Amino acid sequence: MRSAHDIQLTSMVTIRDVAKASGFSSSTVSIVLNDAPLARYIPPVTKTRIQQAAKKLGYRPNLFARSLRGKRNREVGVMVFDITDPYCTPILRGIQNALYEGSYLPILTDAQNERSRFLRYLEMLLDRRADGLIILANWLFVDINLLADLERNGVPTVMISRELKSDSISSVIVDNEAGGRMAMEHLVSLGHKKIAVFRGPKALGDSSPRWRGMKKVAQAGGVTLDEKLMVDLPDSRNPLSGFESGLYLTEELLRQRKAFTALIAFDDLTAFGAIRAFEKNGMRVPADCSVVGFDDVDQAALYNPALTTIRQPMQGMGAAAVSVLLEAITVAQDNRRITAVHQKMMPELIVRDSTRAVR
Amino acid sequence: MRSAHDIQLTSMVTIRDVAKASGFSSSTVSIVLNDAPLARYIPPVTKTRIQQAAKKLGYRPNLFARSLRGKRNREVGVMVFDITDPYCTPILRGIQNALYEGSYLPILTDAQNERSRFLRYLEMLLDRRADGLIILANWLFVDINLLADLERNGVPTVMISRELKSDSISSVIVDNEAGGRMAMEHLVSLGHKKIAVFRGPKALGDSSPRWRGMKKVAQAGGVTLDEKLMVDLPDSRNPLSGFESGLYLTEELLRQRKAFTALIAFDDLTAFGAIRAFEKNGMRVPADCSVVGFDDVDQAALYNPALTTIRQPMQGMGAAAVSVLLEAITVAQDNRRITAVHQKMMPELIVRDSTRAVR
DNA sequence: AAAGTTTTATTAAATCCTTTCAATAAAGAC
DNA sequence: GTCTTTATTGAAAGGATTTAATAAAACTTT
Repeated sequence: MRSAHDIQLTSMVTIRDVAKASGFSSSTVSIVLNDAPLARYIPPVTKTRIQQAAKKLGYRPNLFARSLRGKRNREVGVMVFDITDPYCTPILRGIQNALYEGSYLPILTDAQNERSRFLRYLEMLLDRRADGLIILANWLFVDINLLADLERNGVPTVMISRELKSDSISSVIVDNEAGGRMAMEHLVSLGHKKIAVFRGPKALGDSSPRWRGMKKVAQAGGVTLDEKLMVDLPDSRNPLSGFESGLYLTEELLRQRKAFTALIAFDDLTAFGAIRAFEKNGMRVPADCSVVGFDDVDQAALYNPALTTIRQPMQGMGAAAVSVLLEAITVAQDNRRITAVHQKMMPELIVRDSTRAVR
Repeated sequence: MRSAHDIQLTSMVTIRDVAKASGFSSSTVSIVLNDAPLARYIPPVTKTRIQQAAKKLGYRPNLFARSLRGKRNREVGVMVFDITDPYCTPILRGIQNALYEGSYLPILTDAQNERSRFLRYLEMLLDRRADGLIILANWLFVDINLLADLERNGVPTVMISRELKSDSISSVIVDNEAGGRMAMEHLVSLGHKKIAVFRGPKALGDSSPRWRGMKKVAQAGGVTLDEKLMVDLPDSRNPLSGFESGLYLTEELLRQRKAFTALIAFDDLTAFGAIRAFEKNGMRVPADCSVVGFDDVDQAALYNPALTTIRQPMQGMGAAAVSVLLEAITVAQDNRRITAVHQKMMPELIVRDSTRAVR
């Protein structure tokens, strides 16, 4: 009680208290403490006296008052469609970390793949005058109307992991085509000729460029891809369904008795599902079939066997999104026109234990 | 440009605009729109007229101004020690979800296991007058000074996953002893007699109750635990190190050539490491050794083999923390004294494919 | 029916705390 | 004795909530 009360008091220290304690007006205090332009006229003696008073009283400016007056908030809305998706975590880490450097704080919202939640959160964030928005559009969510809603509000916005051509909303994505190439190159270089591919859901923007990359490499390497071994994942908005799909589709493939020595899964979860299917059917990975994933989620390295995969630089993507956003925020603050930036980052092949040379 | 400008304007709608449009004073508007006590004297006609005006203009109250005047913010600080820890994700989901119901927004901070970051974030959150704090003390972080820092600030606070006896900070934890019992009971019921145990790090509060639970059950079941098969995990603040430790310690154990048919790992990550070690040494799980984890992180069900484990009700814990917190917040708002609540939740045995009856 | 009370309906003004513009005053330069 | 430069501050936002006050209407009371 005592201590809580004390804090109540100390935390109530206002700029006027500092003014009184230092013997200057609150204007001067504000100018000094913020190092405003006018501070150049204020002699060092005054400055130190004010600073000391502020320190002694434990003065902490009231951010509501500040934000009310000025226009900035130092909060950024981070909107995730599904926090359960392991793909999110490293990106969040990257965002967090980069925001920390800029003394920004993230407000995290998890739409749980529900459009209505997303909109509600968007509303709440706009009410709070978040300085900017980062949207992590993992897995499906290609609702064009949402984009319009976002463009309308005029708040600096960056979208991660969804290709955009908007000129008001920026984007950061991985180079999917390059990723597709890498996966196929790896298998071809190991001598695989009969390769199965789980392509992504048609509705998902990532799917076709990855597939394009694979096709090109296969062609160049003289490998013909058997259409019977190419499968499209169903559309679904549950990220863990990747596992289920991988499991199911692999068993389907095995049932067809069409021989293949390697499989490129759309993402790591799908790859896990595929591996599970092989094990269930008495086959071993990589002995009987090589498997390549995509993303390199944290589990990939821990999986049994450790998964060969195409790494998305997730932390880097988070950080990149933040730097694009902060730039846009300063531009917006100056009332200059913001021009969207679209950044494409390079993936990387990570070779682990789920692939090996064909016998 | 046009549309952004439009929004700029619409978002600038102030309570005075509504007052003017409706023909009443801003006081009345405020009273009506907030359904304040005085609203009881205001006739329905007036109310609807004001509400309609507000709606037509698209009035959204400025939350800075509101928070400046009133004292509440509707933001809660969620402090995680390591967002990379898969244990966090479901808890975050639970927190998110429960906050959403109460129209609160979480500010997420990730201390990355660094004390200095934690303190910096704490400062930032207090500056922002967060209404409350939820701290997710996963893995190690038993720094008693931090606790003092937290108690001092007088903001309602709930800690998840760290046992506390504080009477100002509430806590939500899993019943570790029950969990330990469940794990051991399961193995004993499968006929295992030679059981290895990876106990948690000594410094971690979870470790000893789990161990206590196991011991009790072993004794009651007539199983003698060989001290040579009991291992303490090293202290470390890297969550993924659980995997490394599990891998390393299992190999050590195998090298000793002390026979055992089952292993209880401290947590799921450790269990994954153990399974990897077995595979590396040509043993299969569960054929050659059963493995039980703890936590039931999302990956556990996807692992190869799917992991038998003790589930912590993580979403539930997150939700429980929120409800304790919101209660504390209202109490604090009324200037009543907050009394800490300490909640212990029941874990659950989840049987999957990593355990089987001893031959 | 007049006077006094209570209830209903509305609002002016104070407050929350900062930041910043415009103004003032003193000192220094020309 | 004017013109700058330096040093400081009063006052005006910024947008909401709430208290105290006012005014009108609705009841009581005698």
